[in-house]
Amino acid sequence: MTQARVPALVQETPYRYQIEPTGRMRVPGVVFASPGLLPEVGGDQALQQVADVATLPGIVDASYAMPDVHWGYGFPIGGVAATDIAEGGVVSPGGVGFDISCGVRLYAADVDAADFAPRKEAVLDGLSRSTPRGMGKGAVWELSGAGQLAKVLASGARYAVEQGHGVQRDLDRCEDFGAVDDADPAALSERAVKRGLHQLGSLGSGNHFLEVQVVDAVRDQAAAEAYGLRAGQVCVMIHCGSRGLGHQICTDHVRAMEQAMAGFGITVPDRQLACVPVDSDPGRAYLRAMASAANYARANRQLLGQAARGVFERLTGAGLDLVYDISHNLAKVETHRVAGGAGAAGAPRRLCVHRKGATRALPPGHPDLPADLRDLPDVGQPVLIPGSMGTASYVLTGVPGGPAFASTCHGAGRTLSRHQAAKAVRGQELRQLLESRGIAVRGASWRGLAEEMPEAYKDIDAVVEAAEGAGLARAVARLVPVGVVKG
DNA sequence: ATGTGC
Repeated sequence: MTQARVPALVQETPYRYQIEPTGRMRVPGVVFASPGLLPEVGGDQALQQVADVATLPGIVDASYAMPDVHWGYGFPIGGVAATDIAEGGVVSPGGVGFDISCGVRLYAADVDAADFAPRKEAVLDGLSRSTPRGMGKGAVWELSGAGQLAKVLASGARYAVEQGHGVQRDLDRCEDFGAVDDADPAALSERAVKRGLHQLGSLGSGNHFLEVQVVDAVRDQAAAEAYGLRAGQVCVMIHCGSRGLGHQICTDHVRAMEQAMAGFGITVPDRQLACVPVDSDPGRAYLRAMASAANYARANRQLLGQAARGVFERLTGAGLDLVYDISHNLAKVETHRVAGGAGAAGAPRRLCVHRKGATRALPPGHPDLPADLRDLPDVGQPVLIPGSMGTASYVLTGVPGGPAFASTCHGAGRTLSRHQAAKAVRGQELRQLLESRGIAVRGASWRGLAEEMPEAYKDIDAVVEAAEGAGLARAVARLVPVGVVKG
């Protein structure tokens, strides 16, 4: 990026701010935030990134930022951008992120907090042993070779369940019912394959975690019931992605697009926004590789969930029912009606919707909802919002008429860098503090723990309030952690 | 996020 320019924000409603188009911006920027969140809404760089994304060829409606927006690679984290495929709209790996299909899976345990309490330490010890984590290798499922990996990449969680690592309900309640169809495992680089072989069923590091949580408050009784959640219930939340495989795919395709971009006559204000038309060979190649990583990430969460299920069954006798599994780093080809623009006003258009640190939130009645939720009048897609370590997480539901292509926030969003956080607290102290609040901690490294201190993140309650206020989603339940297995 | 730099 060049000189730091600070885009001017104009408040439109209490939860919606606009960046008017200037320079090469094709559409406005729109930031959803409460007045309280806005001053620290990620700093000038994130807002400049919102404006930069608005220059991309084919972008429609607006370059959106969710209430948890912060600075990222090219696109902001907490960004949503849709491009019109028929109008030369582009796809950009930076609009998905390095951790392709990073996401969240939530299970409801058939046990309540009081009955679980005496078994908590033993269960956390069991989960600690059953959950490979931290940098590098170690995984639940050591694949036999590239042939078996190809099956994972093609069929995702469906293949894992076929192989005995789960039950049908796990697929019924997974985004895309466990897998997307357009993956092309043969097109991956040798390096991506090599990195994928030894990490299937592993958490990774950073803000990834497996938590045991308790439903602290139900805000929407009907939706909670439909999702299988009740107050006082124990849950298991898993937050992780596609590990080194997704990272390598992103690296490979950013490189390829940097080369190919000029041939399409595309220039961007920031190299990290490398992109090509969706309807082009390199565009299709990226989307097929991205789909492979999406399937890998679903299988990854499926295997970690199955391992946790085994621990719960053995030590508590309680079963784990999947509430939902949803990504917050993905681009998808979807049909939306967009007012104005190149197409006829309000006509359905095929768009490439980039969600980076943003969660899809389908409205009630949408055909892609799980079958048992599809016909309920006021219940949309379950939206899983992980808090930072030691803080609350949320389950939201998609609402009709969402303003950002059926998308909402994805989590708390960082305010302190990893380095700043590690300087502010020692991992040992932090563990003690969390334990004193009744949260059992099983870490991977002391430094990793310190980097994830709650104070390094925005207030998740405020983020969710802003998402609700902006009409992006509605709260269903608030969950609080009682034990965390940290990547 | 990430074999924590190309």
